[in-house]
Amino acid sequence: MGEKFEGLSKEKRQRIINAGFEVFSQNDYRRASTDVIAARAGISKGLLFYYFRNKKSLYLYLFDYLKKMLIKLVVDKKFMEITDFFELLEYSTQKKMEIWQKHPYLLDFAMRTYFSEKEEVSPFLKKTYKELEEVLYRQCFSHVDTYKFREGCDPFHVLKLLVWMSDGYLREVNMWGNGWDMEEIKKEYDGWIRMLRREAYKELYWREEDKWV
Amino acid sequence: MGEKFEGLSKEKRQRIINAGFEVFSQNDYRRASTDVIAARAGISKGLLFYYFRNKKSLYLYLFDYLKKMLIKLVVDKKFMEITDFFELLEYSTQKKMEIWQKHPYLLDFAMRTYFSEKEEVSPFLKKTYKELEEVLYRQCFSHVDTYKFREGCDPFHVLKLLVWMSDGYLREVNMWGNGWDMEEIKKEYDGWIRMLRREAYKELYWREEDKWV
DNA sequence: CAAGAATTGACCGACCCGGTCAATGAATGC
DNA sequence: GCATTCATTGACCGGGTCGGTCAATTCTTG
Repeated sequence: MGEKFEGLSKEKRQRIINAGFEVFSQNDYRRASTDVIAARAGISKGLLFYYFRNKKSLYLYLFDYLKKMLIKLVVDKKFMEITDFFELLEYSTQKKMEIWQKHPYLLDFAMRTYFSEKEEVSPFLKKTYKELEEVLYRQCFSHVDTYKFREGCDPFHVLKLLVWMSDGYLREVNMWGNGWDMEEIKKEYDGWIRMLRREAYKELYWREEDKWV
Repeated sequence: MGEKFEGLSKEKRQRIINAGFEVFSQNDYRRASTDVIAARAGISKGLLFYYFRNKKSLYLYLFDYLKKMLIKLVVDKKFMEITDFFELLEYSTQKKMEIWQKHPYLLDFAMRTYFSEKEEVSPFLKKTYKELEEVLYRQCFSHVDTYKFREGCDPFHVLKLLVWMSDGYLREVNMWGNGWDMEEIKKEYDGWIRMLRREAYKELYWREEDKWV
């Protein structure tokens, strides 16, 4: 927000941002304490409030940062060129995975913002997500080959199912997190996607490699 | 826990239990205040602590109550007689739906217990759920016709996917909850199940009504 | 060295909440 | 009708948390 913060060295700014993501990813809004954030960032609390007007503005800054980062990294040129629904999906999933692996706290942070409830900031988050989703969906479906879908199969429903699936998936992994085993996870996930493709697309548009189970 | 509480009239006991479910379903453990619970139940706080040693014991009482209720209502005689995986699934889903509709707070409460984190009671809940899941899964798969599944299709994986799916589903409904529209939801859900059945079972065991999309 | 900017962390006040307890009321037994 | 026990109340306490402040200190720079 303030010019103070933007004027910082990249390293320091990044340290503070990461600290914020870390603490806000491990606690909900109210319980994420500014004391801890400052400590994690290696600065005093006073300084933190020297950069940000208050807790809320820090939080919103981080949320905005996340949003921009995701959009920048996921919706790139290649993204806009893909016209096959499932390829697009695969591409964005892979991109997202890369991000999560590079920034471990980001996933949790994002999920918390998404599922935030009864917090001072919740209404705002909810509104933003609803808008964001609509825009993204519209953008996706505007340049995607919807004609490949079977009669009576709504691409929107398919997407929803997918979101639910990956959601539960992530939760599962997060919860009992037995050290990821990314290979295994990716394989299983891909299997389900393949199934969905066969189910949703007209047979004409199946890929060769999907014909066996 | 105490005999005091058990000696109460059914009506009063139920009032307190419901108040507990309500408040614990709307707030996480720490933020669910005993003041509010007592107020909702129409009794004084002192009395609440007259019945329950402390907050924790009240909470665990409710959790146990939920557990018993679910088991009693879902795993009945008919449940034990169904040997088809998907029929079993449908039956338990339907039963659960009935419960959620009758006791609106129960679903949220259950979900909170399931996803509880960083609370005093979380370790206990986690442990209990892990045990419970194992027992349930074993019991399910012990009397289910696993031979109907395709070669290389793990019933366990299918079940997992289903759990993820319904999870995301419920969240979606809960979150944007535009007044349920149960009919629509059930229809869509059933559609996915049908797809899964075709996918998981050998063709031999498909049902007539599933052959079209 | 002086003026301003950056930085510190002790401190404040507000809020929340579990649990207690002296006091009151209701019920029961004699 | 009195005494004893049980049920019930709600004001109160103490402990904890946490956002935000500010006087004091250190650092930077011209």
